[in-house]
Amino acid sequence: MKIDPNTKTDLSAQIAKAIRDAIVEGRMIVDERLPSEAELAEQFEVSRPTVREALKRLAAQSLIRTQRGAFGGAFVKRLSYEEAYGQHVTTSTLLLSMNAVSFETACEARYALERACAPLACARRSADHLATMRAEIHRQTQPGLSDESFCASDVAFHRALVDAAGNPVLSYQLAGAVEAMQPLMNMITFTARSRETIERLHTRIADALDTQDAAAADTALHELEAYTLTLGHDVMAARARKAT
Amino acid sequence: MKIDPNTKTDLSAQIAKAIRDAIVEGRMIVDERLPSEAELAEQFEVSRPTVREALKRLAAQSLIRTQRGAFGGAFVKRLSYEEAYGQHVTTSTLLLSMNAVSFETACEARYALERACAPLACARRSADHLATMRAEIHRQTQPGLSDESFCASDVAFHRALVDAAGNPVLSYQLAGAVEAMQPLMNMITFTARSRETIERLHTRIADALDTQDAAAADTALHELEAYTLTLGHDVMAARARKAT
DNA sequence: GCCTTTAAATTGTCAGACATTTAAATGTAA
DNA sequence: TTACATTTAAATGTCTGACAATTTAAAGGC
Repeated sequence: MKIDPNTKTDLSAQIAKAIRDAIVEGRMIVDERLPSEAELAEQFEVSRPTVREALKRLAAQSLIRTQRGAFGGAFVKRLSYEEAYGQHVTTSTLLLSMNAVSFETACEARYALERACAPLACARRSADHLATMRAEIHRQTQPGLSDESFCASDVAFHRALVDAAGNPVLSYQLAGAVEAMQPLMNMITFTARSRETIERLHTRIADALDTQDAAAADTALHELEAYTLTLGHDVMAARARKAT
Repeated sequence: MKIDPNTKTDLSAQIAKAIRDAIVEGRMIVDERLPSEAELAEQFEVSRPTVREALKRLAAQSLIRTQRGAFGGAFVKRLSYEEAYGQHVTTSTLLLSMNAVSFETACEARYALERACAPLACARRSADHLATMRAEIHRQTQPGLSDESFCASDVAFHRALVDAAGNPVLSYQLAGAVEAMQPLMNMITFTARSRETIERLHTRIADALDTQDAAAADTALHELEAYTLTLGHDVMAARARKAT
């Protein structure tokens, strides 16, 4: 491990990259201990604060964990689904909010991904998943539910649908799309009437999973996408009217 | 902004979280300038190195960028698709390699997601996308191509398929799944015979997009998934034999 | 043999200093 | 007045040295 002396980029960024590459390329394995900060400083010929900044960068990406005390230090960390999931949601949310992604684009992506899960979910759904979906549907019919709570329940319902596919990689990938959409969905004011329509479609989806009818699930998801789009357009139109 | 004095977690992690929350919740907008390191140190009542470690954590997540010189400082950064994509690929790759995800699970997720794009890709594919796909197919027929190069071309082909759907959110989400699979795919030794089969299936997919036949694309992707699975199983079986 | 104490190693934090970079402000000349 | 060169101030980047907090292993006492 050697670092370049005088480029444009930060030394801490270079050091972080060197270590990150070692981990990603498998030259360092999970739970392997990195040299101490003092040793790294010596190896890279920089000071300890610089090494520390590099290590914090890696810690922010959940690539290492640190432990204090004798025989402590920095260790290569096993990336868990939970952490990867959290990072993915954060990144996706920011990406949508900072880049003016249209409601249509986000909606289309979300439902395309959910339809990808539907056949697998029909084949593998457990009683547990079905119960979760029914419970969320029931919650959505409660009067006096705030728009935010309704959206949260909606996310929970769709997460159950995704998880029912029984593929953790799929769950991880899709969680970002579904959860990152929530702020966009929260813009919508759900009238009693639209809630009823959504609840009916949710019920059809749950029924399709129950009877393992992939085609019916696909159709219901298409209709739900179309209905969500019209709701979104109504909100936009209402805002445009108010603006004039 | 105030920070807790004596919890278990690092001060720099707490500070990073406070600022990250401010960004994610929209209390700070893109290109807004953060207070200087000295000012942040004063506000949070910590030293400047601690603040710097916090800022490096945020920089590692592409949430801020820093600029030296007068009127420089840390600014909220607009998260680009490219950066989000890079982070997503890194995270996904590590998640797969560190958690012993089975070849079957990864394969299933990948093709389920690609099938989700297929109908959109059929509707919207441009001449450019088709040309890219044909070019990669041609490359895959070159004799003497290494397994690694063949895999890289395969990834390029599938990326073109995903991009053809014309939905950046979808491209971003799927890139992680497709690209993170590459190390797993690189394990496979592609015989001349298997390359020929894959090329035939790729051609069918390209043809389906060309004629905008979504059903044909779906079928071809299903067959390609099944064939990839058998190739993977052959490799596993060969290894098992060698191990005895 | 078990418990307590001690010592050592390592990260977490701080203070202060200097180097480097950048843009605005200022000054100067055409 | 405008264009260009110089100065200056603000900010990050880096270093040195130190001390605090934490944790484990080893030493020592019973």
